[in-house]
Amino acid sequence: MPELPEVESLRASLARTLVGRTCLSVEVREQRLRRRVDPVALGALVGRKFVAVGRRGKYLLIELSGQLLLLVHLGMSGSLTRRQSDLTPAGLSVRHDHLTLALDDGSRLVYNDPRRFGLVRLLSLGERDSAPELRILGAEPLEDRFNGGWLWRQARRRRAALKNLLMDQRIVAGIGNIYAAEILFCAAVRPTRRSSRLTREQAARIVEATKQVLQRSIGRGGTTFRNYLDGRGVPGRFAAELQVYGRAGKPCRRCRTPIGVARLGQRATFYCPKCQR
DNA sequence: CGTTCCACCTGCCAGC
DNA sequence: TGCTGGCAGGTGGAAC
Repeated sequence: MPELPEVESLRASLARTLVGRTCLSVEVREQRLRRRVDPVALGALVGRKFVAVGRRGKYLLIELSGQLLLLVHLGMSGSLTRRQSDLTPAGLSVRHDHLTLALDDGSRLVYNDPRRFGLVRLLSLGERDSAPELRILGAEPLEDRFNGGWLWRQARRRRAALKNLLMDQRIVAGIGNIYAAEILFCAAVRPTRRSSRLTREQAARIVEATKQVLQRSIGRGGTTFRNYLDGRGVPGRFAAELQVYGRAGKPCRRCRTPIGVARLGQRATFYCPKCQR
C-alpha cells in the first residue's frame, strides 16, 4: 500500500502529535508479520518518551528516549493510527490490530495490517546505519544525491525495464507501483524502456518528475487508492490526481488516447501509449 | 552479478 | 446467492 508520500504524510502527522508523549504499555496481539514481532524486545518501550519521527524510503523511524528506534514498515496493507477512543476507525478491522501502544494522554497508537506483510522491529539508535533493512536502501528521491547524472549512471549498466529500476529500493528508496507509473507518465517515458537505453535528457526529466510527483502527493496527504489511512484514520487526496495508475482503457488526461496496461515483473503497469515513448 | 519468479497473507470483486 | 480465480500500494530468497 504505502509508498514514500504516504509514509512521509504519516511521519509528519506523528511528529506533530506523538513527540513528547510517553509509552505506558505495549500489547502484541499478533506476532506473525513479515518478520516475527518480538514482544519481549518491544517491552523496552514502556516508560520511554517519543523524541522524533523520521523516515527512510518506505520505513518509518520512531525515535524514543533511551536511544531506542522503532522501525515500522507498512507493507501492502498496514496502517499506524493514533486513536483517542476504543473504536477502530472505519475501514479497519479490529481483528488486524496487531500491536497497540498505550500513551500517557489516554490515546493509543495502533498498528493494523490485514495481509501482515509489514514489519515492526525495535533497534538501538546506533543500529540505524547497520540494520539490514535500512543498509541496502539507495538514494532518497527528494535529496540532491538523486539527480539526472546519477540516475543515468545507475541506469546505463542495467538492462531491465526502467520501471523496475525506479522500484528497486537499492537504487532509489520509496517509489512503488503507483508512483513509478505516475512519475514515468509525468516524464513522458515508457515504463517498458530498457534502463540501459535511457538518455541523459530522459534521466533528468525522470528526476524532475519524481520530485514533483512525490512532493505534490505529500501535499495531498498521499494516495488512497484502496484502503490507505493516515495517522488520524483519514484517506489521502492524491488519488483524484492520478494520471495513469488504475486507469486502463480510460482516456489519457493529456491526449485522450486510451491508457494501456502491461505486466512488468508481475505488476500491472499503466502508461499512455502516445504520450510516453 | 543482474534478472526473474515465487511465496508470504487477507480482502475484495468480477464472472460464472 | 454462492463459489472461484485473479488481483492488490511490498519485499526477499531461490533459481537461472
